[in-house]
Amino acid sequence: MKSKDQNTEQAIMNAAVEIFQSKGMAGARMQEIADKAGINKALLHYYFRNKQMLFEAVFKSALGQLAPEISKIFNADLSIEEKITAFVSYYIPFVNQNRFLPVFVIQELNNNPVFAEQFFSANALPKTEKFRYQLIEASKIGEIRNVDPDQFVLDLFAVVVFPFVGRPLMKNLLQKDDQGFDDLIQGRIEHVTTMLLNSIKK
Amino acid sequence: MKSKDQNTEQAIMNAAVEIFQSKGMAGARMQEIADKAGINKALLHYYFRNKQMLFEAVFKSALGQLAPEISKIFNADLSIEEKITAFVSYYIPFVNQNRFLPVFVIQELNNNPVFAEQFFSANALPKTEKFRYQLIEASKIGEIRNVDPDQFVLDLFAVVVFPFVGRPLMKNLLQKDDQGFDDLIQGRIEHVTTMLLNSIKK
DNA sequence: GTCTATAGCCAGATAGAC
DNA sequence: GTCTATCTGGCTATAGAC
Repeated sequence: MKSKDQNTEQAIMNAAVEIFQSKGMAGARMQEIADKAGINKALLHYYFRNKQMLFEAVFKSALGQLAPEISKIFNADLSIEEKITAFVSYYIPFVNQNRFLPVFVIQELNNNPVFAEQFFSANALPKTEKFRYQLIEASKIGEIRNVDPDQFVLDLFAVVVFPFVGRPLMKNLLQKDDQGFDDLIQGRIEHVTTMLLNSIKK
Repeated sequence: MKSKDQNTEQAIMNAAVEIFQSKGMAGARMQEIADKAGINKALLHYYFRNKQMLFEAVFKSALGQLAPEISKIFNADLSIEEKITAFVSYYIPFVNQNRFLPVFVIQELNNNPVFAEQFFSANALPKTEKFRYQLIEASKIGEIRNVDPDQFVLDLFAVVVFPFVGRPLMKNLLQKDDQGFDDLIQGRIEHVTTMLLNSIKK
């Protein structure tokens, strides 16, 4: 009774994720996605109508993977230190397993400002106010250094995400080979946790 | 006696920078560049032969703007603290004036790994060893906390560059409008300097 | 649901006049 | 050096058979 084959649809999505995430919307080719999925172009259009819709499905699924855990961590009933630790230890390995994901998201948001605007008015990102509120309260009572919570959240995402986004550049700047850079990533959870906690410690 | 008109060449470069940096190599259109430069497609090819070569000229000029000052700062005869301060105060305003530059560089390096490889074997990035060596020495004599210099350089670039690269995402996550995010950028030099110095202070 | 074949368009590149 | 006109290939998308 089903009008779409679940396996085919899944194969298409997997292929599309791979191609779109490594080449971007503009650089991706429907033919290449079809090849990777083991089908032909016509079937691709049968399932997703056109390139834009396939792209949006991939993009939405990409952000859908990133968002829920952010939300869970920042809104949990945890201390500041616990949240920082949880965020860093969860996200660094996750992004390490999905290396193209953050570049893809960032690239498309920057290249298609109109799409970005529409997307965010339809799909809200997780809220981080609770965590930022905790930071304000803690600095009020002198538990941590006086710090702008918005700046600190920026720092948090920066030190976690940037090494993956800027990998080709930083690999070269630090004169590492792939193995050497992977080693650096391995040590990053501990380094980043320590450095973030130190930066707000009194 | 000249075979190329300097003004035309400059007009093309300016237009190409703008289009390539905002849409990327794959998304850019030669027609759009020609229009913006006030000429036609044929002349574009007369000056730069093909799209790839025009792109490479733009890319090289982009990295050429970023590299020299990094080199100057990190190899200067300055203390660790002075280098951090100089780097942050120079680069945040610079990138703020050239917002598309880092996304463009990062995006193209990630989307074209082969090109990236070739590019870096022909054009070396600035060296940061002197700075990293200073960090090692300073932690040996107990002047600063024990810190992996590679990790610290990663942090340095992360906190400086990421807010521009991840702007559309972070703007949304922090629930800012454009003005609010610009204000955050304004306060960033001071915040980042303090936070980096704190993170290595004993 | 899946395929082959092809329409139709658009973009990069060139020919050739001025 | 700059233009108009055009070729050529490639890519999205659809028509239509099975």
